[in-house]
Amino acid sequence: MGRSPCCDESGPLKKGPWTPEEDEKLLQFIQKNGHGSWRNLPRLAGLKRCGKSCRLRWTNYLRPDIKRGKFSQDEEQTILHLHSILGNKWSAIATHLPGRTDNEIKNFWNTHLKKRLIQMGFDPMTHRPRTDFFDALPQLVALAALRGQLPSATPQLQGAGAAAGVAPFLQAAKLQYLQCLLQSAATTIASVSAGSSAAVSASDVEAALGAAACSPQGTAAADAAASASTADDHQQVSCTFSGEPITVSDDLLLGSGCGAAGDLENYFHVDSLPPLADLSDAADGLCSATASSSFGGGASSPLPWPEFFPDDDPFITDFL
DNA sequence: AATGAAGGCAACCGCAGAAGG
DNA sequence: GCCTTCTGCGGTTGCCTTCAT
Repeated sequence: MGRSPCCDESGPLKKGPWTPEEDEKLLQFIQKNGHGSWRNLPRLAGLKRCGKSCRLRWTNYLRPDIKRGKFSQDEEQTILHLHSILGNKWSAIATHLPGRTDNEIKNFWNTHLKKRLIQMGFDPMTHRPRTDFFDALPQLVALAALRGQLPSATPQLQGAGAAAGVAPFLQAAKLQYLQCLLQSAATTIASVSAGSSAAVSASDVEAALGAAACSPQGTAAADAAASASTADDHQQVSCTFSGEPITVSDDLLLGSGCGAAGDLENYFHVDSLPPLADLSDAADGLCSATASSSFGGGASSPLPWPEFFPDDDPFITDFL
């Protein structure tokens, strides 16, 4: 099955970084003539590059509508959300982010978002809690215990908080949080193995994406489509803090476009932790937390992680 | 100040599918 | 229907910059 290489033209072709002169040539040629056939373009434009290289340079760098610079929070959320639905379909994701290229999004994902999800214990491909989370559990627990015992471990607690004896509260909260994650992971595994994931048709996803692309959050319509498969699964996420259950209904989980994550985040935020009735039990650490959530039904279910784990959330950063 | 490690990004490579003869 | 060519996509690599020691 021979397919001739695209760059078999006579003479040595240049590789590597583009010079400003080459950029100028390419830009001027395309502005004047359009790109037409990429294969012939280098010759016509007087460039010693292969057509593929020219196309890449144009689409990823020279195109006038390219938006450069840091990704905004909205863009970040959109990427995470679309990735949870589409996977590594960078070009498809890019179509919903005007001015961003697939390459740029891919790089951003690989260098930032993917790492962040992994750090948080989530599988970047499925956006679910990682099943190998259990492997890391002993280390996490040991770390949490160690940090709880070190007076200097959490600088932000050394002010008013530490003096007031808040550390044990946090310690207990962290362990309970860990427990909730474990529970949800276990439930997820169970629901997957039970074959509960329902298929969301491609057309549903596309329809949802079409609508989602226009909203700044970019989530509501896609949430609706993705969660449609789980509409019948009335779930509750509940965590017990020293015997007092906190329940989040599916109205919160599915209804707002913000979803469970954001609401849970509120529950677990340091400032809004529910009262811990018995702190002496904190050392035992063993919350009677019960959590159940399928985190959406199918593999295509979106999860708004950024709202769940904001970068600057002191609880999360401290926990990690 | 020097050096090595890590991060970030641009560019390349190879494959798959569409288009055309 | 088959073959070739071209384009687009996703994965990967390699270089440059920044950070840590």
